Amino acid sequence: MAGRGRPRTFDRDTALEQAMEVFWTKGYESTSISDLTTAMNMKPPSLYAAFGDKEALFEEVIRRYNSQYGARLWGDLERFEHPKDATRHVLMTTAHLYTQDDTPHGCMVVLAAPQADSNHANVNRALRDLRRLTVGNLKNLYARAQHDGLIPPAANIDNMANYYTTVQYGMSIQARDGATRDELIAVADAAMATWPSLISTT
Amino acid sequence: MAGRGRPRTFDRDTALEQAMEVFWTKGYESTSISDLTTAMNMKPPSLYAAFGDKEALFEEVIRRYNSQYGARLWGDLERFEHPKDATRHVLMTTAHLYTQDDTPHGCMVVLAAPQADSNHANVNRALRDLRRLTVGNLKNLYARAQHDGLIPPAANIDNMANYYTTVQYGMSIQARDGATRDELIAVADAAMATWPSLISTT
DNA sequence: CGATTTATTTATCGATCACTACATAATTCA
DNA sequence: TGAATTATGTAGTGATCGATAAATAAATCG
Repeated sequence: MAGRGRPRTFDRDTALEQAMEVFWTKGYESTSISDLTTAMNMKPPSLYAAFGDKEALFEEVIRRYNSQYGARLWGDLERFEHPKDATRHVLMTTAHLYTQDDTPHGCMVVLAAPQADSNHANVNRALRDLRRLTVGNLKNLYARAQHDGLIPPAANIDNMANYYTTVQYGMSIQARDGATRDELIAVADAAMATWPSLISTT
Repeated sequence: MAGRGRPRTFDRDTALEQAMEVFWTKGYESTSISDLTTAMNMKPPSLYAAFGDKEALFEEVIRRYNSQYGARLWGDLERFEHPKDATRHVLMTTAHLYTQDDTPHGCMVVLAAPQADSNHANVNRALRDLRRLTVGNLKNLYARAQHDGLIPPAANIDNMANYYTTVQYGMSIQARDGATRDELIAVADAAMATWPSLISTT
């Protein structure tokens, strides 16, 4: 299992975790290779040998981010019988995750590079595609529920998914601006109060 | 009125408008002086003489942005008798403004530099303070309405303001990701449907 | 007119950017 | 052990960053 040449002096997962924290706090563009090598405790050649260039490292970071935090949000929604409970779980978990003390506040996918066009279009596009997955998750959830009769046929499930996604996106900005966990929970509660009117004809 | 020396060859307001479009599209950091001088059709020394450095130019741009677009949102809310109508006006105007074809989509104050900490902390802070003004506007609106008896004393107006602000923030991300005007209007409608439950005890 | 003032153009500045050539160190394989 | 392989540290690369010095151009003032 151990390779042939000189072994690494750092743990790859730990280094990725350290890189994630920097990207999450400063965003993609404001994070320099120097910031990264400092946080990851290695010199540039080691970083490039292990992760490719800055963009490849970032892509690996967001893959890791998604499997770590996305899973907390979307991983076990099928255990909820009703889509309303699943949606509440998503929003409440969001309020919790976005205000954790041991990570930067807000969602990295929303905050790291929201520019329409920058000098790093690949990164902007990758993050946008990840965000669209979020809406897709909700639409799938609601489509299944509608098929199962838990949401009336007349309900506009696209609007529902767009609405809850919008609230979740907004919570990222709020969290970054210093909103407390309780404040985000209150926002989530308010959003959930809309449910009855959403599932009636729109 | 005309000064003493050689007159400017550009219109200051036009140049600011051109700078705004670049900052709005690419964000603060990704916008280079070179991007700006190209868009503003001038050489660096002219830019620096007329506007100071990049940060001062950006600050002037967001002041202009705020007086142009902020006014459309918050300028004449007193013409609405009921705070619910004022809130609907804000969200509907937001849906309209964020999807205009002759400007970048979404709000520059939300999208230009949402990093928690970057190499331009002044800019991050200035934008965050502007965003907090938004919540403040809503809180003032609701406080007056509560005093006038249009919102029950038991209602939690801080939660209300946080909630509608969150929806508006989220609409910026949605607009940037390609949401249509109709989709944002549907989101605004959904958010307004929450009103009755918000003004009952929370 | 000449003196003064301000703006524009040209041609940069030092700093930092992402990234790498090169020599050396540490491991495995034969 | 020596050859091969991989990682690390030193010391840079050219490009671009934000910002500017110096010369020139265009206006007003006396």
